[in-house]
This record gives sequence, C-alpha cells and structure tokens, in this order.
Amino acid sequence: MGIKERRNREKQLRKREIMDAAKLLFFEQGFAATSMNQIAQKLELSKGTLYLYFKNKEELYISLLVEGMALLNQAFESAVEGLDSGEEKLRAIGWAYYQYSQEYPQYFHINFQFQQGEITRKISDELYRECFELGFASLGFLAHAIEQGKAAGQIHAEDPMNTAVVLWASLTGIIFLNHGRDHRIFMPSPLDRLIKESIEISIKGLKLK
Amino acid sequence: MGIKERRNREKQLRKREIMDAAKLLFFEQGFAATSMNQIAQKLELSKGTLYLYFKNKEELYISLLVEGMALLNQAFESAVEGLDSGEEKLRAIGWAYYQYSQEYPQYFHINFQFQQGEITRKISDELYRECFELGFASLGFLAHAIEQGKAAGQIHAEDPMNTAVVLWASLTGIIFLNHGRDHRIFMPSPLDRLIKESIEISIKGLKLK
Amino acid sequence: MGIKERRNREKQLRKREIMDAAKLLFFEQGFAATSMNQIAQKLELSKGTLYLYFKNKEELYISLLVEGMALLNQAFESAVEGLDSGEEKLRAIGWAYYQYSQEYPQYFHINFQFQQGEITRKISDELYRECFELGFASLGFLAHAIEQGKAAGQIHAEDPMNTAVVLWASLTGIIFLNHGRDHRIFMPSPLDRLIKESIEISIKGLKLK
Amino acid sequence: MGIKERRNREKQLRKREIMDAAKLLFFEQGFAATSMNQIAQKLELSKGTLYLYFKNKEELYISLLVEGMALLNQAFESAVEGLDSGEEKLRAIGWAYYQYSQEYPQYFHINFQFQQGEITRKISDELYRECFELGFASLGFLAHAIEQGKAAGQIHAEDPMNTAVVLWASLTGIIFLNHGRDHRIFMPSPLDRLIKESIEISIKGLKLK
DNA sequence: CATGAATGAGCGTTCATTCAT
DNA sequence: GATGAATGAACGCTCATTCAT
Repeated sequence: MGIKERRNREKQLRKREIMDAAKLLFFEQGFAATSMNQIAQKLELSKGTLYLYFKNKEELYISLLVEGMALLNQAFESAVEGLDSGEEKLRAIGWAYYQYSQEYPQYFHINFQFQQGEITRKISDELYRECFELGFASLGFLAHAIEQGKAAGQIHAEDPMNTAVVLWASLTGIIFLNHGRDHRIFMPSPLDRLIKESIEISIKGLKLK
Repeated sequence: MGIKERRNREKQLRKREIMDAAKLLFFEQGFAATSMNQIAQKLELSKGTLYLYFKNKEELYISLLVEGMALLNQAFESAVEGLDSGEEKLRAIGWAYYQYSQEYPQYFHINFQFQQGEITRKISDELYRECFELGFASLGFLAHAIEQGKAAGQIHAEDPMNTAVVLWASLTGIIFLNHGRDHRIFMPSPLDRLIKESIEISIKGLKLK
Repeated sequence: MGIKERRNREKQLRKREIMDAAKLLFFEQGFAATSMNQIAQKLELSKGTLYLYFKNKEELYISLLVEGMALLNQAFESAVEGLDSGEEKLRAIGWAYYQYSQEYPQYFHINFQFQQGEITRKISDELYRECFELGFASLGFLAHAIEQGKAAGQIHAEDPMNTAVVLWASLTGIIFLNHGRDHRIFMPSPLDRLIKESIEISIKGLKLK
Repeated sequence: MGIKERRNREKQLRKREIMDAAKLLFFEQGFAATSMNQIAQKLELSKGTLYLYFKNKEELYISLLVEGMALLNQAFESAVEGLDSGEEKLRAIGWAYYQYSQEYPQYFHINFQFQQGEITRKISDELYRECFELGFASLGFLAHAIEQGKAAGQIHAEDPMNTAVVLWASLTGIIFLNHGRDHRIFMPSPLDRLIKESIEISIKGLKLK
C-alpha cells in the first residue's frame, strides 16, 4: 500500500514538474513554437519520459488548460463570496478576471489559444467536453449575477446567459490586447484602466434606469 | 502592347488565386499550421511558383492582412456616411464590424491573428507600421464618433480613444467566439443577437443621462 | 551579307556582356553560390536568354576559363619578348604570372577553381581538351626558358617540363594564399614580396653553380 | 556502468562512421556539392540522425578539418624528431607533408578547401581561430627549421616565417595538382618526383653558398 | 530573338513520436 | 520507470532548366 501510494505521489509530482515547465514555454513561445525537446531539456529529462505522462503534445497542453480553467472558477467563487447585489458581483467577477489574467498570464493565454481552436481538433470529444463544462461554469457565475440583478429589478437583461457571454467576451477581447508577445501593439492606457472603463460602461449599460 | 497587358492581367489573376487559396487555408488552420506546400497543392501549382509571386510566407500573409484592413476601413467609411449623431455612428460602426466579420470571415480572422503577434515579430518594422496605421485608422472611426457624441453633450467619455479601444476589443472578443475553426464552442444565441446586445449595452453605458 | 554580319557581331557582343557579368559574380561568390538568376538580373536580361548563348551554367563558366587562359598565354608571350637568357625569362614569366593574378583576379580565380575539378566532370571531353592544351601552352613558356638555361649550361634540370610544373605550381600555391574571400587568412608579408622571394629561391636553386 | 560505457563507445563509433563517410564525399565532391542527404544515404541512416551528432553541415566539416590538422602536426613532429640540422628538418618536413597528402588525401583536400575560404565565412570567429592556430603550428615547424639553419649560418632567410610560407605554399600547390577529383589533369611525372625536385630546388636556393 | 512563368527536385534543418535497452 | 538513439515526414525556400508565347 504505502509503496503504491508513494509511487503514485511521485508520479503526480513528476507530472506537476512537466506541466509547470510546459506552461512557461507555451506561454513564452506559443504552442507551435515550443518543442517537446525544449520541455524535456528544461527539466533535464529525456524526451521519451514526457510520453509516459502525456499521450502527446496536445494532451499536455490541454491538461494545462483544464487546470487554468479550474483556477479561474475558484477565483470567481472567492470573488463573489459575501457579496450581496448582482451589480457588486458583476463588478467583482470582471475585476477577478482581470486579476487572474495578470496573476496567471500563462493560463489565460492557454485558455484563449484554446478558444481559437488551433489545437481543439486534435483532442478527443471527451476531453473537449471537460473543457467546455469548466468554461460553462465560469460563465455561470456571470449569468447568476445578472440573474440576481434582474430579479432585484436593478438590471435589464432579456436572457442573462446571453448577456453573460457578451460581457465575458468583451473583457477577454480587452485583456487580450495586452497579450501580444511583442510590445508594438497599440494600447492607449494601462490595461487596468481599460478594464475598469469597460466594466463600468457595461454595468451602467445594463442598469434599468 | 496587347500582349504585355494580357500577361500582366494574367499575372494579377494568378496572384489573386494564390491569395484566395491562402486566405482560406490560413483561416482554417492558422498561419503556423498552414504550409506553402498545402497552398501550392490546393492550386495544383508547384511550390516554387508561389515564390514567384510572394517573397515568402509572411509576405503572402501580410498582403492578405493589408487587403482585409483596407476593406474594413471602406466598410466603416460607408457605414458612417450620411449619419449625423455620434450615437448613430457608433451603432453603425459596430454593426458594420459585425457584417464585415460575416462577409469576410477569413479577413477578420487574419486580422485578428495578426494582432496576437504570432507573425508580427517576423516582419519588418516598416511593414508593421503600415498595418498599424491601417488599424489605427479603423479605430479612428470609432474614436471620432465618440468625440462627436461627447461634443454634443450626449456621451460621457474621458478619453475617446481609450473608449474606442474598449468598444473595439469588446466587439472583437464577441465576434471571435464564433470563429473557432470547429463549431463546438458555446454560443447561446446567434452572433447577431449578441452583437446587437453588446452595442446597445455599450451605447447605453456611455450615454450621459 | 551585311545583315548577317551585323547579327553575328551583335550576338558576340551579347555573349561578351554575359561573360563579363558572370566573371564578376563567379569571382565574388564562387561558382556554386552564383545563380543564373543573378547573372540575368545584373544584365537586366531574362534567364532564358542566357541559355540561348550558353548550354548551361558550367559551359558559361568554362568559356571564361578558356578566355583567361588565352590571356595568360599572351601575357607570357609579351613577358619573354626581347629577353635573351633563360634566367631572365624565368624571372619575367614568374613575375608576369603574379601580375596577371593581380590584374585579372577573376580569371585567376576561375582558372584555379577549375584545376580543383569542382566543375570539370560536367563538361565534355572536347572542351576539357581545349582547356588542357591552353594550360599546356602556358607551361611551355616556362619549360622553354628552363630548356634554354640548361642548353646554355646555366641551369640544372633533368627534365625541364617537370621543373616547369614545379615552378608553376609553387607560384600558384603562393598566389592563392591571397585569394581566400575573407581576409582572416594568414599572410606574413605582402604577396609581391612572397612572390619575389619564391622566384629568387627557385632560380638560385636551379642554377648550376 | 558497463551499459553507459558501451553506449558511449557506440556513440563514438557512430560519430566516426559519419565522419568517415562525410570525409570521402567532401573529398570527392567538395563541400558545397555534398549534401547531408548523400551522407545519410551512404550510411543508410536517416538525415535527422546526422543532426544528433553534428549541429550542422559546417560543424561536421570543421570537425574533419581539425582532425586532419592535428594529424599533420603529429606527422611533422615525428618527422623532425631526432634530426639535427635545419636542412635535414626542412627536407623531412617537406617529405612528411607529401606523405600526409598521400596517406590522408581527404584530409589534405579538406584542409585546402578550408584555406580557400569556401566555408570560413560561415563559421564562428572562435572556431576559425582554433583552425588558424593549428595551421599556424604546422607552419611553425617549417619556420623553426629555417631559423635553425639561419642561426647555423647555412641558410639565408631574411624573415624565416616569410620563407616558411613560401615553401609551404609551393608544396601545397604541387600536391594539389594531383588532387583534382578527376585524373585528367596534366602530371608529367609521378608526384613524388616533383615533390623531391621542389624540395631540393628550394633547399639549394636557400643555402648560403 | 527574347521572354519569364512554371517546374520539380533538391537543399539544410526540425521535431513529434517510437522502441530497444 | 526511464532513456535517448533513430526515424521519417515535413518545413520554408532555392535554382537550373524548359517551353509556350
């Protein structure tokens, strides 16, 4: 037993190490430009070993994606904890999304690249579903806040899920402005100002009166 | 005379063919995942021929980008033509952006990929500046409409350029939801509804009263 | 008649132009690194045209070789003109070889590359023979001078042709030191000093007493 | 332990195989005309494998060059061992150079090609310096012998290094006559006779009296 | 006579993946 | 469980040569 457990623990540890190294490299160089060789070298591991833990490059990538999505969900959960009004929650979720993108830029990046579908086609439907559900859960936080505001008569929203998607995508679009790997892309103000402006515009735009 | 002209016309035609084939492939698979070989095969042309028309892969890509950006600017120009108020213009530009993304999804996609910087680092600063200026011009339409609304006392915007970027990125984020090359990504409603909702939220959010 | 002649003259002229352009490029970049395209562009001519005048790249190259060899023979002829003793002639030929290598570095270079055989295998035996005979003629000047010195009892040489080859190759080896296209190669003194020293050592070494 | 050692030995063996195959091909066809593909095919190996052992084509070439130069230096060292006079040493070195060129014609050729600068420009200054110093060491043997003869009053040489270069280049030029990859080049006598004659002429030409 | 578009084989190099040890 | 040598297909790109016009 004890042996088996230790083995298992060690296996998980190794998996972690691989994922951490891969995370950094994928973020810095993108999926296509990062080679399994690089990942192996960074860990002073042999290439073959990577394949003991991940079926292929895509699956390694996706496992990071899932992890990142789970983290985001936790962040949202904490953000709304103890808040009462829908409006407050909306504001908190928006800001939490921004903070997440700053604290875990690698995860944010991976998440986003995934949405673009560069990799999606190479993974199983099952794995895809898992990602999908996690994403759906995140959206749920937004949708729930909107629903609450609507129920309280403070917010106008025909279909809260619809509105949630709109807000989510807006923020994503803005955060992503900042994520090009070169710094020649146009940013009129610091990202946080843009985010704040976006959140406030949206909330004001949603308010009933 | 006639001969030279015909040759020239044919040359332009061939260039068009190449660009059209490349446009589709870049859209479907992304820049990195599309090979010159694929483009050539799609056209039943030899690889070498592509290089008679474009110095390299990047240049082929960028030529599409520039074309798409020019189209978008024209679309914006038409959209605001004859409109009076800033609000109307905002609405028109947002909608034109959406329509552009539907009519020329490949161009939209290429434009977007570029902003992400996947390619930016490989091209000359000069070429980059050209693209940049075209993009800047597009933003200008939005900024100008906001400015006008502000001047007319109808819109609140501390820094119109800032606000323009926010709106632009929001719309881009939403449209992009729809652009994964597989269609498994979550969309609660048709895109046009989401866009309309986004535009209206933003405009309402910007209004002074 | 007149027409035919003019045509012919023009054809020769065009051939000259091609050869002159090729000469420079082959010298600057070497045979392999020079493309037919480059030659055509330098002349503002189409690639196809080159093939009207030369069967292929190799033949263009070889035609330059033949020309250079003929020039060298002329130089040797002038050098020995009016000289009486074998020793004087030897000295004159050696020096003429050096001057030739300075005045026509491109020809010298081409000549030498040929000896290395990089190209030889691709040309016809017939063309090869022509080159060979020209080279042989050059050697003849040296051999003849040695013969004369020997006949006059001033020079020791069992087999003058043998000795001619030795002297020739020695000078070639020295001149070539200077012909690497980068300038990091070791040269203790200016080439002319080395050449003079070599000539004097050889002549002294050949003298009977 | 044993396993690791055997692996290492096998790896060295494979490296040797690659270098030996490359040596022959570079010799027969020159650097530019030899492709990595050819080398791989000759060994019935995949192209990719070559790159496990050598970073690129140039490095493979240079590793041969360095090997050859080291061999030559050893040959010179053996040649002068136990000899007393400068003249004897000169004769021995010249002859050792010839023998080296016969025993290791490929190395001789590679060395020579390098001097021509075909490849020099593509390698790092550092690597270049290493090659340079090995070559310089070879010359040093000659220069030292001349110096010694001069000190003993037997040889006239203003600048022994200069003279060393002259002798070296002379011999190189003669040996090279024989090294065209086809054998149609003119050779009046066997190479050894030419070499002997050259050495004797040079020594006689250098003697004081 | 001259063109120049097109070809197709080839280049050096990379890399995800496999498998014998 | 871990290794790392080997593969083989693919990459972006070049270029001598041909041939319809």
